[in-house]
Amino acid sequence: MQQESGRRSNRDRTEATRADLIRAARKLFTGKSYVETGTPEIVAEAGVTRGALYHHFADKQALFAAVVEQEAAAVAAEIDQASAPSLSAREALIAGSDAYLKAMRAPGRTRLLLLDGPAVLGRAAMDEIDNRHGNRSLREGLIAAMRAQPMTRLPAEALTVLLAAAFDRAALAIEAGGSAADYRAALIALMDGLSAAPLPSIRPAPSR
Amino acid sequence: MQQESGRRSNRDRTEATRADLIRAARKLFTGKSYVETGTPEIVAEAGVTRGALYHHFADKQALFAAVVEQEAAAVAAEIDQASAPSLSAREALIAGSDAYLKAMRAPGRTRLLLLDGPAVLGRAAMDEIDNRHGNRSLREGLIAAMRAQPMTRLPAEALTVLLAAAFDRAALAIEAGGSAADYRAALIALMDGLSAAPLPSIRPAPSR
DNA sequence: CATCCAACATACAGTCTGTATGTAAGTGCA
DNA sequence: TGCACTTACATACAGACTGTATGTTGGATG
Repeated sequence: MQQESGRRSNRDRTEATRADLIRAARKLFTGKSYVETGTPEIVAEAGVTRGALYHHFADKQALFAAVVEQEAAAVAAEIDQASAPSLSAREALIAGSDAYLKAMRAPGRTRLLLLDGPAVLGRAAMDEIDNRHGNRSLREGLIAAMRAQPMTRLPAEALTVLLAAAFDRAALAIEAGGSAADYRAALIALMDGLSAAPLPSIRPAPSR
Repeated sequence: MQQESGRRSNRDRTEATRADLIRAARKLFTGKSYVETGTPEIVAEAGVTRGALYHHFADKQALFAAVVEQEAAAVAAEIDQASAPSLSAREALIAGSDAYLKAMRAPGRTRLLLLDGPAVLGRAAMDEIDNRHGNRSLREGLIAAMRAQPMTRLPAEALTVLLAAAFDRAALAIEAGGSAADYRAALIALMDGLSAAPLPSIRPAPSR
């Protein structure tokens, strides 16, 4: 067995230090913004030195990316956990919406995932993270709901992206004090509209 | 008449210097990100010193806010200019959408207004700016379209906010290489769905 | 024309990021 | 088991940046 004090394997040390750093960074990044949080503060909170930080992460941005990654995974996990398999496509979408909005109420999450994340890592990187963890259930749910309807010949990928953006903005608005019921109703109306409307013909857009 | 060299009134000096700073900052903020752009670089580009900057603006963030403000106004102006008054509500909305997406193709605008803006100034400040310049035509158009339909009893404000978010994301996606036609179709589908669907009854959400 | 104030320029203090260097502890191999 | 090598840090340093304080010049003003 292991001695409880010294005598830790290198792998264990790495894992523990990285976890400490991410935990400390998460706490601070959710309290203040990314720019307002300095690495000296982070390492103080984590109980290590800046040397450890720059040994495990390429730079401050990489540490931030790790925090975002973990947080996105946490949100996805909460949503998956809330999904009951026995629902209709529409019910499942609504359940997923509620789970998402609830998950985003965790303090600081909107700043981390919706404000600083895109600005610091870029939209492309955030899209990649979103597509890896979350958004999967939303896209699948949408496609299922649309497939249930006969005539909707619409770009599913674009619709998914736009609806995800609406979800994000709803989370921000609710956190800012907006009516959760209103935003919920608006989101559902947007989704319902997709599978119901017999669309009028659309002329192509002017190219530029 | 004015001598072309010296002999400028104080008001003129202020106006010119502020304009130079905003112009230089805009150029750099759209090229790199807010954090990557330093005030020494900005004042060099503007041909003044940092003293002038901090005389006219409280801090770097205030200068950024001025740039965002001006850019939002420019976008709104482009949209207003493109709107023909003789269209139906739906046609007007589509024309506005096209004008918005076209306006957002100006290089760096998405970063300025959609990425760095919210992160640096906060969502609340960006909402205030959006509501002052742009978004007005979108909200009015939406309300008009919804009023044309009898039974849509939906929170107009929330719907406007969510649709605006979808527009923003569409602009980002298109800039990232997404199909403009797809996103245009998806946006129109979202809007059309609102005024067409006889909504199924919705149960209230669990409070938390 | 003398005073005052706005519009800057210059100098400085503090902080931050990233890197380079040093050290102790773990790991692999003969 | 002992030794070479590498990993996991800590410390020290260089450069840059932000905001402020101070100085200076040229309009405005009575």
